[in-house]
Amino acid sequence: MTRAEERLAEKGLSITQPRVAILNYLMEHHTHPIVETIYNDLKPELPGMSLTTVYNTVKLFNKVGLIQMLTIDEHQICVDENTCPHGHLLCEKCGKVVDVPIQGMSKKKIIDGNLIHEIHQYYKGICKDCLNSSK
Amino acid sequence: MTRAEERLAEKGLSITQPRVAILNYLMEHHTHPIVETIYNDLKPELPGMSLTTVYNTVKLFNKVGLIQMLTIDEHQICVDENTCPHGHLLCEKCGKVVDVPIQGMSKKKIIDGNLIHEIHQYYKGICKDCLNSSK
DNA sequence: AAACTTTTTTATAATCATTACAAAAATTTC
DNA sequence: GAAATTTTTGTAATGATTATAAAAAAGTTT
Repeated sequence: MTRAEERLAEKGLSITQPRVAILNYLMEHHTHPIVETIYNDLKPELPGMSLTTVYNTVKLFNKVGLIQMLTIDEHQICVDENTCPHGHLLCEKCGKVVDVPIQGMSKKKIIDGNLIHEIHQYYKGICKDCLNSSK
Repeated sequence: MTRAEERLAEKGLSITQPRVAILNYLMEHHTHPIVETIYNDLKPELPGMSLTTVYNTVKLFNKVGLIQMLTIDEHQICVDENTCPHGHLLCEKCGKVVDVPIQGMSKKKIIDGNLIHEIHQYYKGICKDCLNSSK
């Protein structure tokens, strides 16, 4: 059993080709891909897989907590396999989403009377790489 | 000159009927409306105004810093006239976006080598009102 | 303030990410 | 391994947002 298969099993999900391929892809690519990128990149490996399946699978993985869906980019949803608390920066220059160490975010379950399930810390700005390359 | 007109002038924007109406609406409704809600609610007052104008105006206001556009809801953009730092919670039950006091977010301009322009702190969970009403 | 220039708005059509749906395929159960 | 269930596919639909060009409004000049 591969690591991806183990992780699917842990969540009580049945192990299918698309699920294993998508989870493997996400475990290997920490680039916060959009659904279409996952679909295109997996095409050579799984030519028969449909875009709908990637959407469904990503949603399923999100629901069971295998991944996070990021709404940092108003135009499309990005997928992040790293579910440990960390922030994200959307670079206004290159458009990439990069990880940022989380800044003093509380782990409270109740804030101001509201029950908290999920936390997202988003930044917009210029990423390290773009700053350096423009010097 | 009304307060809304003053604020437009401060940003160097010309004062037009739609801009005044939209800004006034946002100053009076801290409900994080989506564009279509703004459009529908202003229809009686400005029957001729088009949806496109609301989209354009909101984008313009966002660019000059009069408002914030929130991407907390993956399905649509919410508009927030309060540009002071605060977080937002999307209630999984009633779907409303409510203000949440910001949790120890740094005001750093540089984080981990990246230049920060904008900060968004989003939560998903159950809002105070829904928690209380289900008791 | 009429004439001209620039900016803003309108109305419509286009785009494009995401979802709905029903049939086909794969997987699980018995 | 056949029946039941779940998953996937393929296509079409949805719906938020944007593009575009013409019309209207606002700002400028004389």
